[in-house]
Amino acid sequence: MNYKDSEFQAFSHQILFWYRSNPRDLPWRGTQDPYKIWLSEIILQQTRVAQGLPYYYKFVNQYPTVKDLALAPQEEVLRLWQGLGYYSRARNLHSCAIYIYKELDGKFPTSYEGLLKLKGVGSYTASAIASFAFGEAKAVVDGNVFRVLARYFGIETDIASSKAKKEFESLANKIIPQDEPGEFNQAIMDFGSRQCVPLNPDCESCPLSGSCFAKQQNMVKELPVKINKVKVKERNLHYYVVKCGNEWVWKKRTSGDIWEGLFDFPLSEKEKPTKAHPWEDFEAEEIQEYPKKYRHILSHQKLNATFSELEIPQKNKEKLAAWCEEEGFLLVNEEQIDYLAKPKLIVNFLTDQGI
DNA sequence: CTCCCGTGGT
DNA sequence: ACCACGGGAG
Repeated sequence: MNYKDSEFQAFSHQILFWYRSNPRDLPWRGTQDPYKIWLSEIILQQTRVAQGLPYYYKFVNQYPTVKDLALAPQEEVLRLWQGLGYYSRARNLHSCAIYIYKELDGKFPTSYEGLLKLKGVGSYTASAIASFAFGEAKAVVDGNVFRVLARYFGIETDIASSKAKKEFESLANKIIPQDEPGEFNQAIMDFGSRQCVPLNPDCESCPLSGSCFAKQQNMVKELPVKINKVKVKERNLHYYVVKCGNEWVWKKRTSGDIWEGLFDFPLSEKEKPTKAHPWEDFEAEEIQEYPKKYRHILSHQKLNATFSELEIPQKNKEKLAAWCEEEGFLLVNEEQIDYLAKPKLIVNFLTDQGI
């Protein structure tokens, strides 16, 4: 890569020029409130804008300030996050809010370095907040920026590697205009999401195509280079939907697996034998095994789930309640089910049951 | 099916 | 340096 400062400047200028006619209209644009910016950025991590938008509205309405979020119960925050995935984001969001409210007098850190100390805030998010809210000249490097820079400057480093992160951050920080870093950060990300899109970008309409390495070298399809080496684990889950009158048996998922903090049912997994569930002790009657198989795909796991329904006679309710208490299960009234934060797979199952 | 996407733990 | 972590769109 051999570019002069003047060529970097020309690039930045063109990106900013493009942005003036093509900005995305996002609800947090124009605000300087670090809380709202932080909220939107955490929601948008690994998430498309269209998918994240309704969650952003739900969160700002329910928690207009960091104090409101800090005072909310974690279960409520997770329930509001339900369906968005990567649930550690919601847990970190909530614990950060508590930290900021209690330890920082409700005030956000005002520098990149300070922001970086917040759980769930890495270099991308710290740069975004620092530049949008405080005008600090730190360049954001998200998927859009990787793509735009790799194509325009012809960088062939595998963007999944840790080397690439340093290389692209260093380049982006060299390019970013010191006098309007926030504007430039928004501009390059919008350019990536609307013009320099991942598949089949319309280079003919792109004002930067004349000086774009990928376009000139016919390498638009090859850049950025991304070597994917995620191996997908297949898992077979069998859920027991155990009912006793109006009460269902639920399990709050613990750490060390997917969906931490969310609720699902007692589970038996072939490859990972769990303790046998003593439904016989409660004279459970198997009502049915649902014929439908639920296939749920995560980035790193393929889940095949089946469900069976068990009914426990009311007379054994006390005994069941005691067992649940001991084993970390919960008895939840049918009306309360909606309030539990559940993985999409469980929501899909319940929807099929008309719940 | 394939692709997209930031952070944290180790 | 590497891998775990969800869900949606094409």
